[in-house]
Amino acid sequence: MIYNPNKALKHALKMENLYEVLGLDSKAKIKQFKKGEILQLEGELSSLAYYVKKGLLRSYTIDNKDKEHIFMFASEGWLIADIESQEFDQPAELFIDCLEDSEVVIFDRKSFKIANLTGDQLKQNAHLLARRTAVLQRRVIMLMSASAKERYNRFLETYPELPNRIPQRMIASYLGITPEALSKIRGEIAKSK
Amino acid sequence: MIYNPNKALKHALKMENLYEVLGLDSKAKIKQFKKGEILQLEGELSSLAYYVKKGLLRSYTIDNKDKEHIFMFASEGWLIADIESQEFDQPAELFIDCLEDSEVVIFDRKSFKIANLTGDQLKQNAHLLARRTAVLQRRVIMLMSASAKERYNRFLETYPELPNRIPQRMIASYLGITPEALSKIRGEIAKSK
DNA sequence: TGTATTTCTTAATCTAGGTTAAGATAATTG
DNA sequence: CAATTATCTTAACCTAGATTAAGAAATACA
Repeated sequence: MIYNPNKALKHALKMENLYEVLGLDSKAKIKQFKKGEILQLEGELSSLAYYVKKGLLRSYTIDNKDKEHIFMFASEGWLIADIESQEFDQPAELFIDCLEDSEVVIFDRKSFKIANLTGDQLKQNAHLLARRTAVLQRRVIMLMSASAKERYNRFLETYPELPNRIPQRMIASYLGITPEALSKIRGEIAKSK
Repeated sequence: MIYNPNKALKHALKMENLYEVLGLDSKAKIKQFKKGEILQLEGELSSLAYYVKKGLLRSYTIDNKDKEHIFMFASEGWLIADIESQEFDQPAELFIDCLEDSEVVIFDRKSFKIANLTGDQLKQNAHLLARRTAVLQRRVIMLMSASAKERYNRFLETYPELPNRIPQRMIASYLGITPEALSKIRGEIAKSK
């Protein structure tokens, strides 16, 4: 079997059945949000997590120079939450808002009873967290060792649909570079073809 | 209650009881390693995880320019594994080796039966993974938004004991900068006091 | 204990990507 | 659909950190 990182990644992350895996039904609330609506403000104390049924969310920080840094995008089938703050019972460090009109399942990680899940659900749950860890491992290694152009190419391979749904400056923000730098990189890539 | 990130982080990560949380006993092997021994080579297919009873391990990649990038350190009470590769059933991307003579509990993540754990163990397990995610979230945000000096200061706050146990060039590698850059930063900090 | 090897520092030079600025496209909104 | 607002591009200039090099200090080793 030939190893294809992108296929593996996509397969692993596109969990259509996550809704069931989490055992969500009665307690979870489904809510509609408009593009631009903010689900979570930095500084808030919250233990909520958001499962995206439809649409697109993102989480981001704003640094001391008022610069926005996108931590992640969450499209259909993804889960988004400020794990760091929640795990350490701290006020949120991330904003979470909508990049498209979205349908979101909201549930409370605190009242989430692991003991109530079936063995299979538990295993899938563990995989879910492990997969998030895996994605972050890759991201850290890329940030430490790869150029902006390499990171951009990997982004395109890993999330080929996203560029159609978000402005380029947000890709730049996710990659950790400025919109100008990304524009230059795209110019270079276009020229070299 | 005043929020103290370092205290919170230390408390959360220093899991002396992890050994029990994982339900390790009969199946897990305890092994001794000498400083410099390699537990895992890049390219190997492995589903092993390593729990550090005593000593110090690290994981790292080598990029296409032969440059080493340390992904993490694991001292007493920590768990280390190449989650990304294991989760996607790929050959290891990380080397794992010993920075000190170490005593390590080795267990296989694949044969790890989640269903056999107690409810409490499960919950702690979930927290364990969530905490790893939290640490990586912080690391990504720091890499995207903070200067090398800021990242170094945060490192010292978060892991105050590590600088006594590892050469500076490894701190630099972990921070994503060169040893020369770290040396310069330390010079500046020393001067400004 | 002396020699070799690794580590750390300092300094000169280089470069990827940041900053600033201004014009060109494209998308929203009244 | 006109006008405002956001996005993207290009280019000149700047800076944090990389690279290269060489010496000093510390460690390991024979």
